[in-house]
Amino acid sequence: MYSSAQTPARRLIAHLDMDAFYASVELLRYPDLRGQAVVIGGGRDHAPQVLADGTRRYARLRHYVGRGVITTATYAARAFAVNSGLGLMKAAALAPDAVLLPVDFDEYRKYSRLFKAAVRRVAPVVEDRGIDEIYIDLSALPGVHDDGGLAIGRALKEAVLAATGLTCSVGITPNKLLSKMCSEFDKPDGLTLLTADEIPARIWPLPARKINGIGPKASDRLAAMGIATIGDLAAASPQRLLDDFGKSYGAWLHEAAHGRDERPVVTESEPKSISRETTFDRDLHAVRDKARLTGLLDGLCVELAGDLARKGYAGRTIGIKLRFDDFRIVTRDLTLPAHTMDARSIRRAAGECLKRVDLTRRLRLLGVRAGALARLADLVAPATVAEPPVAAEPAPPGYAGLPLFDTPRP
DNA sequence: TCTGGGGTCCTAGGACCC
DNA sequence: TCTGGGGTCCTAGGACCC
Repeated sequence: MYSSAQTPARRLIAHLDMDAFYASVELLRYPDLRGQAVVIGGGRDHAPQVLADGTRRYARLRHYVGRGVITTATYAARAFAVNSGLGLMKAAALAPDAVLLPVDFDEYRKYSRLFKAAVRRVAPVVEDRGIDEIYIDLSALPGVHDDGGLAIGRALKEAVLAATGLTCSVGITPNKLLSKMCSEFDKPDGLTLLTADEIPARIWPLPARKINGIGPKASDRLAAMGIATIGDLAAASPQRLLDDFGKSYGAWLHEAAHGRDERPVVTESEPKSISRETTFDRDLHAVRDKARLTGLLDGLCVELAGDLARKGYAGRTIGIKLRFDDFRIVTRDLTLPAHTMDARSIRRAAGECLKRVDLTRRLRLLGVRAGALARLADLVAPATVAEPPVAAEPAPPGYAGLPLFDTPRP
């Protein structure tokens, strides 16, 4: 971030978004699939089979059974209205012949590191926004203001392509909010520049939902007020927005509609929570499936402890998350006297949390979370870190049997 | 054939302290 | 004792994002 003395009068912020990232990485591995409808998602049981003659046989969407959703679809697949978030079973009805590949996060993380490193060599002030997108503050780069960022934008795209073989889409505007919208304008392989005076012509006609931060709920409420486009929102009375959406969100809606956003590009941040969750193959009941649920919870706690250890954090607030068969979500958490990264301590706390939940309904998902994180290195008394490195084993004897999922409480 | 997994931030009430 | 105000921590839920 800048000190005020260095803050350039004008900002130029880029948003860079990888095109159909997971799917594009898969196409690097399986170039024979290029141009075909391919979707990524589901479990691990549908990896391509290599036949005796060396050819590959891919799983087809029509054979999928389960509760997975599409993580990413190639542009060819999107032609069938098959998109991220869609259940794979539903997708199969739309595009039965589409190829189905399992997610491989290790591979995507590898390409994520590659493209981010390539970007940093061109422009070092980068904010991570997940595995496949970043913001970049171009303001201080030599000559960037001469052409509104066009040359740098091209250089970024070339650097990413050279480093990964993948295309991306870039928006360059005075702030993050506008850049995020603009990177979508010309996807895939796009480059869009926009200045503040173009907001009425190019931003206001868009649906309000296109603003990053206006989701399905807010968008529905706006629609009910007769506000469909960003222009409608910009024209809405600020007082009305304050009345309907509260001080903070209401004021933000007004600012966002006018394309105003002063948020800095933040290059460093610490995680606030680390969690693990899993959706079951079928809904489970606290009593009838007690053993299975207990085993799953044990496993999640061990995985979470492993994540904490690997990343070098300990948590002081341990929480659970349940999703019932009706999709209702319940969370409970418990703040401990000291930070922990120990699977058994996490498991014990999770067990305490579970006792406070009505477990009459069947469960669909179970999760465990560690919050109030501290870096291991920053913990004053190492003794507060319960057990040193966590056993990577599922459950030591006498541990898996902790009483859990007892009788449902009315 | 309904709807994954990993996050962030905000709100709001109650406890507790000064 | 009463009233009251501010601040922080804890907990639960919800919206939103990738």
